[in-house]
Amino acid sequence: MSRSVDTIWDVADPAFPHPYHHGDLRRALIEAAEQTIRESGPTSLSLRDVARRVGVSHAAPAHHFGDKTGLLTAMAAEGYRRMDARLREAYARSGSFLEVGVAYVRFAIDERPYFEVMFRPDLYRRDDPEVAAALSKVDDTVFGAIRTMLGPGAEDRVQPAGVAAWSLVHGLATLILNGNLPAAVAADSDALTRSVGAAFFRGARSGSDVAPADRAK
Amino acid sequence: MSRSVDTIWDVADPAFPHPYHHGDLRRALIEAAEQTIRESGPTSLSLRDVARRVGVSHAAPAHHFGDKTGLLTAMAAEGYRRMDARLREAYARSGSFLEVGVAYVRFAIDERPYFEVMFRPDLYRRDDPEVAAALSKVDDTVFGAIRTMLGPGAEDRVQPAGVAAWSLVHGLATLILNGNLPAAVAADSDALTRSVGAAFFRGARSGSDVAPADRAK
DNA sequence: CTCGTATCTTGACGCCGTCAAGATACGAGG
DNA sequence: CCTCGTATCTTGACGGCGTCAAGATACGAG
Repeated sequence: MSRSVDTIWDVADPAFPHPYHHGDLRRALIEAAEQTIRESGPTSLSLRDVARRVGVSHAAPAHHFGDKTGLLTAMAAEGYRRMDARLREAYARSGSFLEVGVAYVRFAIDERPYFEVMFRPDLYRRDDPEVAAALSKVDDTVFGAIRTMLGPGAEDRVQPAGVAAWSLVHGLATLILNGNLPAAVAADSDALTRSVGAAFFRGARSGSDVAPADRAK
Repeated sequence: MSRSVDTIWDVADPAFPHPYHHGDLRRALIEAAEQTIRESGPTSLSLRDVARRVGVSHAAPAHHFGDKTGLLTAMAAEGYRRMDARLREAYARSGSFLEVGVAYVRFAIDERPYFEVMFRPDLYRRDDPEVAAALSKVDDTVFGAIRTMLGPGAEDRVQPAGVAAWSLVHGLATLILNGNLPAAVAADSDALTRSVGAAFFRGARSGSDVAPADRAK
């Protein structure tokens, strides 16, 4: 939230010993973890390595996060907040539910470290209040968009449609991240999501996707 | 494939010391790993724990699999073989591509340990020949079914339809496994897959899903 | 029966997460 | 300005982990 102090201590430099108090160690640790995960996945994440990158002792992270799970829980919460911001922005910009799906896949790719943690529940505490709060905001965003798309009097179709749409974009995102799709296909992920999504929406409801033009409806 | 020797040495019993040669240690290790992963996920899998369960020394697995990655690579290959058998059976039984999707989700749930390893490429060696062979057989099965469903003269739609269908069922499977869906919704996974899939197929092609009746076409 | 070899064990190494105890520095209250 | 409580970080230790090297054991071809 606040400005980062990392402009001063962004890299561990043995020649310039750090002050005893880092300044914003908590944030620095999360950013270092993000970087590490981006390089080699969340499985091989090591608290000692993260501490080393930031230039603090191996036990420093424990004070802020309790344990490894705590660090990843903080990352998951931050990830859900970022995802919500992305989806909200996409919907506000386009008024199209399909574009929310495109933003979902984009988020998975751009913010891969967060996405990978968020959907690996064995890595963090899902009942953490910060996680739960951020998660429910995402829920509000998505289901709000679905309700608007389906229009009034279709409340019974909201949940099935939500599950189906979520499955589609989530599956696409994970298949892309896992390298299961041919490189040529996965390259243009936005176009891929739109084509896959458009085919789906044709079936999910009768009528075309909500275009910016008919938002006023 | 062959009968298991585990009927003799299925549990590590300190009172009955094992013979120096286990008999079919390789298979026993994989089965123990499957059990461990079913209990607590693939991340926390430990070679030493697996060895302990089978009743051999901590370094015994290395001889058969090289390292931890080797064990998981063997599991991934076995997983793809089992998946192919399941999908093939479902298609042969029903003649419906939708039912292949249902079988996909069922496999993810029933054979969860294998599924989780298969789609976590950082855990194993995807270029392993056994893995590649099993994977391409799954490809043949799925795309064969898609081609039949779409009928002749629709070759250009095969790949997009395949990506979309795969995304849908894969996303649904992972969301169920990760506990992202309300328990009530996820409970009847077969019905859920059929409802989600039916909505999708309505859009993916004009016409109804391929029923057993028109297989002869 | 012998011996090469596949199989498994033993012991060691460094890295890991975690805990307990100590060192350091910030900042509120005098 | 000084003091001191407390938040922050360090140091050291412990057991568990994956992996490697060297040794023990048993199968089976000849």
